Amino acid sequence: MQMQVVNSLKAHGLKVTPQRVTILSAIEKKGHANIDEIYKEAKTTNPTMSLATVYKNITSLIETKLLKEVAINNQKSKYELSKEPHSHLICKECGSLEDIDSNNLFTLNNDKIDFDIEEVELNIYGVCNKCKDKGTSKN
Amino acid sequence: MQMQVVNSLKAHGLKVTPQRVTILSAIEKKGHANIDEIYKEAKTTNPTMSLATVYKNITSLIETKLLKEVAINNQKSKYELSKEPHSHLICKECGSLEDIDSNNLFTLNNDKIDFDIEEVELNIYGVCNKCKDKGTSKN
DNA sequence: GATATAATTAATAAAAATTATTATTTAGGA
DNA sequence: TCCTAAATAATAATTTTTATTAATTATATC
Ligand SMILES: [Mn+2]
Ligand SMILES: [Mn+2]
Ligand SMILES: [Zn+2]
Ligand SMILES: [Zn+2]
Repeated sequence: MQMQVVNSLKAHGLKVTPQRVTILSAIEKKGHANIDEIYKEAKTTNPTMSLATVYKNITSLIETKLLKEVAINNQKSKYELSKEPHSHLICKECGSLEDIDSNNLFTLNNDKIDFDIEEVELNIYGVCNKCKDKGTSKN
Repeated sequence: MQMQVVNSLKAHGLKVTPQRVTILSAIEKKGHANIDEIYKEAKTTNPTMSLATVYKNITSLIETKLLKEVAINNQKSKYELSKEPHSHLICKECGSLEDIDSNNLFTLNNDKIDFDIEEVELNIYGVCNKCKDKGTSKN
C-alpha cells in the first residue's frame, strides 16, 4: 500500500482506512482535483466508495493540513496534497491549473502590512500554451 | 439614481433595470459580498427582488467585466466592482476580506513564465487585527 | 490472536445552493 | 406611443453539500 500516504495519515493522527488511502492517492495522481474528479478517480480503485465519504474526508484532511484547498474563480475548488508554498497558473479557457515555483517568481514587500500572515497565495490567470496554440476552447 | 452605476451599465451595453442598479449599489456599499449578502442588502431597497435575479445578474455582470469574483478558501465566493488591480487580506478567523494596494506590495518577476498572463491575484490569508486583539473567533 | 470500543463508512435522507422554466412585465429603440 | 427582445418574479428542477443511522472496521489493550 502507498506507504507514503499511510505514514502521512498516521503522522497526522488519522486512522488509516482504505478510503482515505484511496482518496489521497487519487489526489496525488491528479495533482489537483475537485470533489467530482476525486470521487471518480477513487471509484476506479474502490467502487463502493460513497460520495459522502469523500466530502467528509476532504474536510478532515484539510483540517489536519494534509490537504490544501485551492479556490478558483468560476470553478469548483480543487484540492492538492500539502507541499512547499507555490503559485498556480490557471487557464481561463480550459480551466487547467498547474503549479509554478514561487521562488524567484515574486518578492513580497510586506514591511508595512499590519496583519498576521499565515499564507500567501498567488494565482495567475490567463491562457495556457495548449489553448494559445489551439486557439479553441475546452480540451 | 446612482448615476455612477447607471452609466457603468450603459457603458457595458446592459439594460438599466432597477434590479441591476440595486445589486451594484449593494455591492458598492459592502465593498465585497457573497450572493446571500448581496441578496439581503438588495432586498432592503427592493423587497420583491428574486434570488434567481441576483444569480443571473451576477453572472452577466461578471461576463461584462463589471464585477469580479473573488474565490476564497473555505467561504462562498465574494464579488466586487471591477477596479484597479489590488490584493486581498483574508482573515481565517472571521472570514473578513479587505483590499490592499498591490503597488509596492510585491514585485512579479515574470521573465520566464511562458503563459499569457491576464490577471494576477494575490490573496494573503492570516488573522486580522480585530481577531488578533479579541483572541476569539467569529465577529 | 481475540476483544472492546470509538471512529469510520455506505446508504440514504435532508438541506442548501444553483440553474431552468414560464408567464408577465419592462427598458429602450423606432 | 408602440413594439419587441430582454429581464423579472415565481416556481420547479437540478445539483451540491451536509446530516442521520445502522453496520463495519481500525486500533488499542489484553
Ligand atoms: Mn498546487
Ligand atoms: Mn477587492
Ligand atoms: Zn488552457
Ligand atoms: Zn478576523
